[in-house]
Amino acid sequence: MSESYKILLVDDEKDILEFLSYNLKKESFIVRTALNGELAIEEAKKFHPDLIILDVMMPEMDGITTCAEIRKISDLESVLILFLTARSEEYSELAGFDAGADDYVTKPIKPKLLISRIKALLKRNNKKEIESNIKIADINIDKSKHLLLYKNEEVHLAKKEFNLLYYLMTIPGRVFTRQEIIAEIWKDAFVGDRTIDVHIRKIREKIGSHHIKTIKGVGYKFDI
Amino acid sequence: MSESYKILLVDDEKDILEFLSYNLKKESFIVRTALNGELAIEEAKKFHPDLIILDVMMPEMDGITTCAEIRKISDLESVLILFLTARSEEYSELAGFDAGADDYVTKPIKPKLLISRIKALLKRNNKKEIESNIKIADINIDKSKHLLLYKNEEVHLAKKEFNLLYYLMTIPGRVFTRQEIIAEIWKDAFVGDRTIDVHIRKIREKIGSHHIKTIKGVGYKFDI
DNA sequence: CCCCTATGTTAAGAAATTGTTAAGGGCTGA
DNA sequence: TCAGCCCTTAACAATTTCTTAACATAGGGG
Repeated sequence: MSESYKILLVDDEKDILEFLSYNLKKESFIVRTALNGELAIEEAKKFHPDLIILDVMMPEMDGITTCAEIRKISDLESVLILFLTARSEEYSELAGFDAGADDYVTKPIKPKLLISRIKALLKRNNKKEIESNIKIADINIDKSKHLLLYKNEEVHLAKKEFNLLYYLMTIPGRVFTRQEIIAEIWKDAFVGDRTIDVHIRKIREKIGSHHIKTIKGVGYKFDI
Repeated sequence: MSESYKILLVDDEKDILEFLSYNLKKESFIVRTALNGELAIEEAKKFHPDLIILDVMMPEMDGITTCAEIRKISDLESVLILFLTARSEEYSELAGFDAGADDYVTKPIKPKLLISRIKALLKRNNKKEIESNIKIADINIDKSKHLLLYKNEEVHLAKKEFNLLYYLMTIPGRVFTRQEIIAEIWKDAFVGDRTIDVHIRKIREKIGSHHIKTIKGVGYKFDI
């Protein structure tokens, strides 16, 4: 693991922050800390961490709420999130996965164990990114670089357009309903479904209209 | 969305196998079991599970060795693997992640927690779709792609036509009354039942009229 | 064979859905 | 601050789909 990954630690207890921070830095991670959920969100926006470690039990905004908020932020929707919680809180874990957690470690924390879990998470995520390139016919898409090649020429797509095209291409031929598309691209934001049409229009303008087919009354699909 | 994921359970204790098997089947997973590592590998080759749950502590071949062996098999290199281990075995967990485990749950096992973890794993990994395809004679229908192949040629059906044909094909040979058809396709909308005839006409225009038979005074049926 | 009813067929207009364009607000970087 | 891009929405156009009505045809029972 030669790259230095960035980790944001969030806990309301300074002692724990220092203890974990020390142990993580020893493993050559780049660490920043936050004392509550709101500060964590602000910090995350600037810091762009690879992983956020969240204590579930915090005053004001708890870890689960914080996690859900983070998932709504467009740059942070795919950041890794790991929860810390007391052993007894089974309920929290269930809710945590729903809120979009990637892993979960119980207190009291054993540093070796935590670091093992962190490395496993980062490793798993790396693999995902490598696999997140899609190449179909004359379209070549590299998600990690946010790059689209059409007939071997670089074409610029705005973020929403890019995510939408990428989503359709994850399963070529399958029809995605507007509901599914909004759930995936806009998460739980409220947006009129005609907005999708406009984005589709713009994508077609850039890569031609033969790939993206409209199934009237159903949705859109990517076809070869 | 009736997911039927396949899970292979591996443990040397029959009690645990039965206990977990019961709980997983209740969640509508398809479960098979194996009593040791060697049997697990054999079973995995045939069964092609989506997830393997491995006990770390087993006589002869332990979970970690089994996991490493499984990862070497070409069809199984990307199967999900989850370890079960006693709380004290921190060492095992570290070695487990190295051997290619995807997650880790400590004994004693809480079924709700385990299932939550399993679902999180499958969700994270999930890109393949459960397809509801029907293939009869020269008709080939793929609902998730909203695609109809007639004699291996793509034929376009409008939404109502598609749903109607799909409905008739769910039980070939059975007669569906107009009432049933309206209830299924139009839900609670008010529509004259002559409308069905027109849609049937259009379907016959596209796939020929020999498949869809009229039972005078009763309804329509799809026949081979 | 005739009558009656159910279904086949066609075309037209209504309804629904999507395509297209442009305007305006928000955000970002020079 | 301002220019420029991104996103969303609204308005109108274009297209497809759906429904209905009207007439044609078939088929069973008397």
